Amino acid sequence: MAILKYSRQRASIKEYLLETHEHPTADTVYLHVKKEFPNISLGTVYRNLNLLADMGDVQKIPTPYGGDRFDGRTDFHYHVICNCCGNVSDLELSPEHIAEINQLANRHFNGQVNSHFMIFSGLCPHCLERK
Amino acid sequence: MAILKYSRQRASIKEYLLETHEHPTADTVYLHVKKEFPNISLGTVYRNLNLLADMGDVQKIPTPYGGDRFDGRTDFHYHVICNCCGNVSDLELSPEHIAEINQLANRHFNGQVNSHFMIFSGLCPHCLERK
DNA sequence: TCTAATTATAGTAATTATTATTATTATTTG
DNA sequence: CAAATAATAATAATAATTACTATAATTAGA
Repeated sequence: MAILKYSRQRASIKEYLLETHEHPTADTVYLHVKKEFPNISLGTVYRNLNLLADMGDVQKIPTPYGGDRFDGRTDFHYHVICNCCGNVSDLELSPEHIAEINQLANRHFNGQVNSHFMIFSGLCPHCLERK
Repeated sequence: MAILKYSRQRASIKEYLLETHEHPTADTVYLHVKKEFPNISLGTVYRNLNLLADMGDVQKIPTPYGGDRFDGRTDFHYHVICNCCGNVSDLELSPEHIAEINQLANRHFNGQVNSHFMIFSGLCPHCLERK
Protein backbone atom coordinates (compact mmCIF):
# COMPACT_ATOMS: atom_id res chain seq x y z
CA MET A 1 0.00 0.00 0.00
CA ALA A 2 0.91 3.61 -0.23
CA ILE A 3 1.92 5.99 2.54
CA LEU A 4 -0.66 6.25 5.27
CA LYS A 5 -2.22 9.66 5.63
CA TYR A 6 -3.87 10.99 8.76
CA SER A 7 -7.65 11.09 8.81
CA ARG A 8 -9.93 12.43 11.51
CA GLN A 9 -12.36 9.58 10.91
CA ARG A 10 -9.73 6.95 11.56
CA ALA A 11 -8.50 8.78 14.68
CA SER A 12 -12.05 8.87 15.99
CA ILE A 13 -12.60 5.15 15.32
CA LYS A 14 -9.36 4.28 17.12
CA GLU A 15 -10.17 6.57 20.03
CA TYR A 16 -13.57 4.94 20.45
CA LEU A 17 -12.10 1.45 20.44
CA LEU A 18 -9.51 2.47 23.03
CA GLU A 19 -12.08 3.92 25.42
CA THR A 20 -14.86 1.34 25.15
CA HIS A 21 -14.75 -2.20 26.45
CA GLU A 22 -17.85 -3.23 24.52
CA HIS A 23 -16.10 -5.13 21.69
CA PRO A 24 -18.38 -3.47 19.14
CA THR A 25 -19.24 -4.75 15.68
CA ALA A 26 -18.35 -2.66 12.64
CA ASP A 27 -21.91 -1.44 12.55
CA THR A 28 -21.84 -0.32 16.19
CA VAL A 29 -18.59 1.55 15.54
CA TYR A 30 -20.28 3.15 12.55
CA LEU A 31 -23.29 4.29 14.59
CA HIS A 32 -21.02 5.74 17.28
CA VAL A 33 -18.63 7.61 14.99
CA LYS A 34 -21.62 8.87 13.02
CA LYS A 35 -22.41 11.18 15.94
CA GLU A 36 -19.16 13.05 15.33
CA PHE A 37 -19.12 12.59 11.53
CA PRO A 38 -22.74 12.43 10.37
CA ASN A 39 -21.66 11.77 6.76
CA ILE A 40 -19.24 8.95 7.49
CA SER A 41 -19.93 5.88 5.42
CA LEU A 42 -19.92 2.28 6.58
CA GLY A 43 -17.27 1.49 3.98
CA THR A 44 -14.92 3.99 5.59
CA VAL A 45 -15.47 2.31 8.95
CA TYR A 46 -14.70 -1.13 7.53
CA ARG A 47 -11.63 0.09 5.68
CA ASN A 48 -10.22 1.82 8.73
CA LEU A 49 -11.02 -1.05 11.08
CA ASN A 50 -9.10 -3.37 8.77
CA LEU A 51 -6.26 -0.87 8.39
CA LEU A 52 -5.98 -0.45 12.17
CA ALA A 53 -6.13 -4.23 12.63
CA ASP A 54 -3.41 -4.75 9.99
CA MET A 55 -1.19 -2.19 11.70
CA GLY A 56 -1.79 -3.94 15.01
CA ASP A 57 -3.49 -0.93 16.60
CA VAL A 58 -6.71 -2.82 17.23
CA GLN A 59 -7.76 -6.45 17.19
CA LYS A 60 -10.38 -8.11 15.01
CA ILE A 61 -12.31 -10.80 16.85
CA PRO A 62 -14.17 -13.20 14.62
CA THR A 63 -17.18 -14.72 16.34
CA PRO A 64 -19.04 -17.85 15.26
CA TYR A 65 -22.26 -16.00 15.92
CA GLY A 66 -22.89 -13.01 13.67
CA GLY A 67 -20.37 -10.40 12.58
CA ASP A 68 -16.81 -9.76 13.66
CA ARG A 69 -16.07 -7.59 16.65
CA PHE A 70 -13.29 -5.11 17.30
CA ASP A 71 -11.16 -4.49 20.36
CA GLY A 72 -8.82 -1.61 21.24
CA ARG A 73 -6.74 -4.03 23.32
CA THR A 74 -4.05 -5.55 21.17
CA ASP A 75 -2.40 -7.97 23.58
CA PHE A 76 -3.46 -11.59 23.12
CA HIS A 77 -6.40 -12.42 25.34
CA TYR A 78 -9.59 -14.41 25.17
CA HIS A 79 -13.25 -13.50 25.15
CA VAL A 80 -16.37 -14.82 26.78
CA ILE A 81 -19.65 -14.31 25.04
CA CYS A 82 -22.61 -14.21 27.41
CA ASN A 83 -25.44 -16.61 26.57
CA CYS A 84 -27.81 -14.33 28.40
CA CYS A 85 -27.11 -10.76 27.21
CA GLY A 86 -24.79 -11.38 24.26
CA ASN A 87 -22.06 -9.12 25.60
CA VAL A 88 -18.40 -9.98 25.16
CA SER A 89 -16.06 -9.87 28.18
CA ASP A 90 -12.28 -10.14 28.36
CA LEU A 91 -10.60 -13.18 29.84
CA GLU A 92 -6.86 -13.27 30.51
CA LEU A 93 -4.70 -16.33 30.50
CA SER A 94 -0.94 -16.17 30.96
CA PRO A 95 1.33 -16.64 27.93
CA GLU A 96 2.36 -19.94 29.51
CA HIS A 97 -1.21 -21.19 29.53
CA ILE A 98 -1.71 -20.07 25.96
CA ALA A 99 1.44 -21.87 24.79
CA GLU A 100 0.40 -24.91 26.79
CA ILE A 101 -2.82 -25.22 24.81
CA ASN A 102 -0.85 -25.24 21.55
CA GLN A 103 1.57 -27.81 22.97
CA LEU A 104 -1.28 -30.00 24.15
CA ALA A 105 -2.77 -29.86 20.66
CA ASN A 106 0.58 -30.66 19.06
CA ARG A 107 1.00 -33.77 21.18
CA HIS A 108 -2.28 -35.04 19.74
CA PHE A 109 -1.79 -34.03 16.12
CA ASN A 110 0.23 -35.41 13.25
CA GLY A 111 0.80 -32.09 11.54
CA GLN A 112 1.87 -28.87 13.22
CA VAL A 113 -0.26 -26.56 15.35
CA ASN A 114 0.98 -22.97 15.51
CA SER A 115 -1.89 -21.06 17.01
CA HIS A 116 -5.52 -21.24 17.91
CA PHE A 117 -8.59 -19.15 18.03
CA MET A 118 -10.87 -19.73 21.00
CA ILE A 119 -14.00 -18.06 22.26
CA PHE A 120 -15.67 -19.09 25.47
CA SER A 121 -19.33 -18.93 26.24
CA GLY A 122 -21.21 -18.79 29.50
CA LEU A 123 -22.46 -15.97 31.68
CA CYS A 124 -20.91 -12.56 32.15
CA PRO A 125 -20.37 -11.42 35.78
CA HIS A 126 -23.49 -9.26 35.64
CA CYS A 127 -25.85 -11.98 34.38
CA LEU A 128 -24.37 -14.58 36.76
CA GLU A 129 -25.21 -12.35 39.73
CA ARG A 130 -28.85 -12.03 38.74
CA LYS A 131 -29.47 -15.78 38.62
CA MET B 1 -41.79 -27.27 13.38
CA ALA B 2 -43.96 -29.97 11.87
CA ILE B 3 -43.32 -33.69 11.51
CA LEU B 4 -40.17 -34.49 9.60
CA LYS B 5 -40.74 -36.28 6.32
CA TYR B 6 -38.21 -38.42 4.56
CA SER B 7 -36.43 -36.94 1.58
CA ARG B 8 -33.90 -38.59 -0.73
CA GLN B 9 -31.97 -35.33 -0.94
CA ARG B 10 -31.52 -35.15 2.82
CA ALA B 11 -30.53 -38.83 2.97
CA SER B 12 -27.90 -38.22 0.31
CA ILE B 13 -26.49 -35.18 2.10
CA LYS B 14 -26.23 -37.12 5.34
CA GLU B 15 -24.64 -40.11 3.62
CA TYR B 16 -22.03 -37.88 2.01
CA LEU B 17 -21.13 -36.25 5.31
CA LEU B 18 -20.80 -39.64 6.97
CA GLU B 19 -18.43 -41.00 4.35
CA THR B 20 -16.19 -37.96 3.71
CA HIS B 21 -13.64 -36.53 6.11
CA GLU B 22 -13.23 -33.33 4.14
CA HIS B 23 -15.33 -31.06 6.36
CA PRO B 24 -17.00 -29.56 3.30
CA THR B 25 -18.68 -26.18 3.05
CA ALA B 26 -22.37 -25.99 2.14
CA ASP B 27 -21.35 -25.20 -1.41
CA THR B 28 -19.10 -28.27 -1.66
CA VAL B 29 -21.93 -30.45 -0.35
CA TYR B 30 -24.15 -28.86 -2.97
CA LEU B 31 -21.73 -29.62 -5.80
CA HIS B 32 -21.36 -33.21 -4.63
CA VAL B 33 -25.05 -33.99 -4.17
CA LYS B 34 -25.76 -32.27 -7.49
CA LYS B 35 -24.20 -35.30 -9.21
CA GLU B 36 -27.00 -37.50 -7.90
CA PHE B 37 -29.70 -34.82 -8.00
CA PRO B 38 -28.84 -32.43 -10.82
CA ASN B 39 -31.79 -30.18 -9.99
CA ILE B 40 -31.10 -29.83 -6.28
CA SER B 41 -30.99 -26.24 -5.16
CA LEU B 42 -28.50 -24.68 -2.81
CA GLY B 43 -31.34 -23.61 -0.53
CA THR B 44 -32.33 -27.23 -0.06
CA VAL B 45 -28.76 -28.07 0.91
CA TYR B 46 -28.64 -25.28 3.48
CA ARG B 47 -32.04 -26.17 4.91
CA ASN B 48 -31.12 -29.83 5.28
CA LEU B 49 -27.67 -29.15 6.69
CA ASN B 50 -29.27 -27.00 9.36
CA LEU B 51 -31.99 -29.57 9.99
CA LEU B 52 -29.42 -32.35 10.37
CA ALA B 53 -27.30 -30.17 12.64
CA ASP B 54 -30.33 -29.29 14.78
CA MET B 55 -31.21 -32.97 15.12
CA GLY B 56 -27.62 -33.71 16.09
CA ASP B 57 -26.95 -35.93 13.08
CA VAL B 58 -24.14 -33.74 11.79
CA GLN B 59 -22.03 -30.94 13.22
CA LYS B 60 -21.75 -27.37 11.99
CA ILE B 61 -18.24 -25.98 12.34
CA PRO B 62 -18.05 -22.21 12.15
CA THR B 63 -14.67 -20.98 10.93
CA PRO B 64 -13.29 -17.47 11.32
CA TYR B 65 -12.14 -17.67 7.71
CA GLY B 66 -14.94 -17.93 5.15
CA GLY B 67 -18.04 -20.06 5.37
CA ASP B 68 -19.12 -22.69 7.86
CA ARG B 69 -18.14 -26.31 7.38
CA PHE B 70 -20.03 -29.52 8.10
CA ASP B 71 -18.92 -32.75 9.70
CA GLY B 72 -20.61 -36.16 9.86
CA ARG B 73 -18.84 -36.83 13.15
CA THR B 74 -20.99 -35.63 15.99
CA ASP B 75 -18.77 -36.32 18.99
CA PHE B 76 -16.97 -33.28 20.37
CA HIS B 77 -13.56 -32.85 18.78
CA TYR B 78 -11.37 -30.05 17.51
CA HIS B 79 -10.22 -29.00 14.07
CA VAL B 80 -6.99 -27.74 12.58
CA ILE B 81 -7.17 -25.54 9.54
CA CYS B 82 -4.09 -25.73 7.34
CA ASN B 83 -2.46 -22.38 6.54
CA CYS B 84 -1.04 -23.92 3.41
CA CYS B 85 -3.86 -25.81 1.68
CA GLY B 86 -6.90 -24.66 3.64
CA ASN B 87 -8.02 -28.18 4.51
CA VAL B 88 -9.55 -28.99 7.87
CA SER B 89 -8.26 -31.97 9.88
CA ASP B 90 -9.64 -33.56 13.02
CA LEU B 91 -7.86 -33.27 16.33
CA GLU B 92 -8.91 -35.27 19.37
CA LEU B 93 -8.44 -34.26 22.95
CA SER B 94 -9.75 -36.32 25.84
CA PRO B 95 -12.89 -35.16 27.66
CA GLU B 96 -10.61 -34.47 30.63
CA HIS B 97 -8.50 -32.08 28.61
CA ILE B 98 -11.59 -30.38 27.25
CA ALA B 99 -13.03 -29.92 30.73
CA GLU B 100 -9.66 -28.71 31.95
CA ILE B 101 -9.69 -25.85 29.46
CA ASN B 102 -13.09 -24.72 30.77
CA GLN B 103 -11.87 -25.02 34.36
CA LEU B 104 -8.73 -23.04 33.56
CA ALA B 105 -10.88 -20.31 32.04
CA ASN B 106 -13.23 -20.31 35.03
CA ARG B 107 -10.34 -19.79 37.46
CA HIS B 108 -9.51 -16.59 35.55
CA PHE B 109 -13.01 -15.24 35.03
CA ASN B 110 -15.51 -13.48 37.24
CA GLY B 111 -18.57 -14.85 35.50
CA GLN B 112 -19.16 -18.44 34.48
CA VAL B 113 -17.61 -20.29 31.56
CA ASN B 114 -19.63 -23.28 30.34
CA SER B 115 -18.07 -24.17 27.02
CA HIS B 116 -15.73 -22.98 24.35
CA PHE B 117 -15.27 -23.04 20.64
CA MET B 118 -11.69 -23.47 19.45
CA ILE B 119 -10.12 -23.92 16.07
CA PHE B 120 -6.40 -24.48 15.65
CA SER B 121 -4.29 -23.40 12.74
CA GLY B 122 -0.99 -24.63 11.42
CA LEU B 123 -0.01 -27.26 8.87
CA CYS B 124 -1.84 -30.46 8.02
CA PRO B 125 0.28 -33.67 8.02
CA HIS B 126 0.55 -33.57 4.24
CA CYS B 127 1.77 -29.99 3.98
CA LEU B 128 4.17 -30.42 6.92
CA GLU B 129 5.88 -33.30 5.13
CA ARG B 130 6.50 -31.26 2.00
CA LYS B 131 8.30 -28.44 3.83
C1' DT C 1 -54.04 -48.86 -3.72
C1' DC C 2 -56.07 -44.38 -4.27
C1' DT C 3 -56.59 -39.99 -2.33
C1' DA C 4 -56.22 -36.15 0.78
C1' DA C 5 -53.20 -33.80 3.75
C1' DT C 6 -48.92 -32.02 4.49
C1' DT C 7 -44.03 -31.52 4.11
C1' DA C 8 -40.01 -30.88 0.87
C1' DT C 9 -38.30 -29.19 -3.21
C1' DA C 10 -36.60 -26.04 -7.03
C1' DG C 11 -36.30 -21.69 -8.38
C1' DT C 12 -35.98 -17.24 -7.13
C1' DA C 13 -35.77 -13.12 -4.38
C1' DA C 14 -34.17 -11.05 -0.19
C1' DT C 15 -30.81 -10.33 3.66
C1' DT C 16 -26.56 -9.59 6.02
C1' DA C 17 -21.81 -8.72 6.40
C1' DT C 18 -18.34 -7.13 3.82
C1' DT C 19 -15.36 -5.44 -0.09
C1' DA C 20 -14.67 -2.84 -4.47
C1' DT C 21 -15.27 1.34 -7.47
C1' DT C 22 -15.15 6.11 -8.41
C1' DA C 23 -15.57 10.94 -8.40
C1' DT C 24 -14.73 14.38 -4.88
C1' DT C 25 -12.42 16.06 -0.64
C1' DA C 26 -8.69 16.26 2.76
C1' DT C 27 -3.91 15.89 3.95
C1' DT C 28 0.82 16.34 3.09
C1' DT C 29 5.11 17.79 1.01
C1' DG C 30 7.94 20.86 -1.33
C1' DC D 1 0.30 28.02 -1.42
C1' DA D 2 0.02 24.46 -5.00
C1' DA D 3 0.76 19.90 -6.77
C1' DA D 4 0.62 15.23 -5.56
C1' DT D 5 -1.56 11.67 -3.42
C1' DA D 6 -4.30 9.36 -0.11
C1' DA D 7 -9.04 9.26 2.18
C1' DT D 8 -13.71 9.97 1.90
C1' DA D 9 -18.85 9.40 0.78
C1' DA D 10 -21.84 7.24 -2.01
C1' DT D 11 -22.82 3.49 -4.42
C1' DA D 12 -22.43 -0.96 -6.57
C1' DA D 13 -20.84 -5.60 -6.10
C1' DT D 14 -19.89 -9.97 -3.73
C1' DA D 15 -20.39 -13.98 -0.74
C1' DA D 16 -22.80 -16.65 2.46
C1' DT D 17 -27.08 -17.53 3.91
C1' DT D 18 -32.16 -17.30 4.63
C1' DA D 19 -37.02 -16.46 3.07
C1' DC D 20 -40.83 -17.05 -0.26
C1' DT D 21 -43.85 -19.57 -3.29
C1' DA D 22 -45.79 -22.62 -6.54
C1' DT D 23 -45.05 -27.45 -7.62
C1' DA D 24 -43.59 -32.21 -6.43
C1' DA D 25 -42.86 -35.96 -3.14
C1' DT D 26 -44.09 -38.39 0.95
C1' DT D 27 -47.18 -40.15 4.25
C1' DA D 28 -51.54 -41.66 6.47
C1' DG D 29 -56.09 -43.07 6.18
C1' DA D 30 -60.24 -45.02 3.67
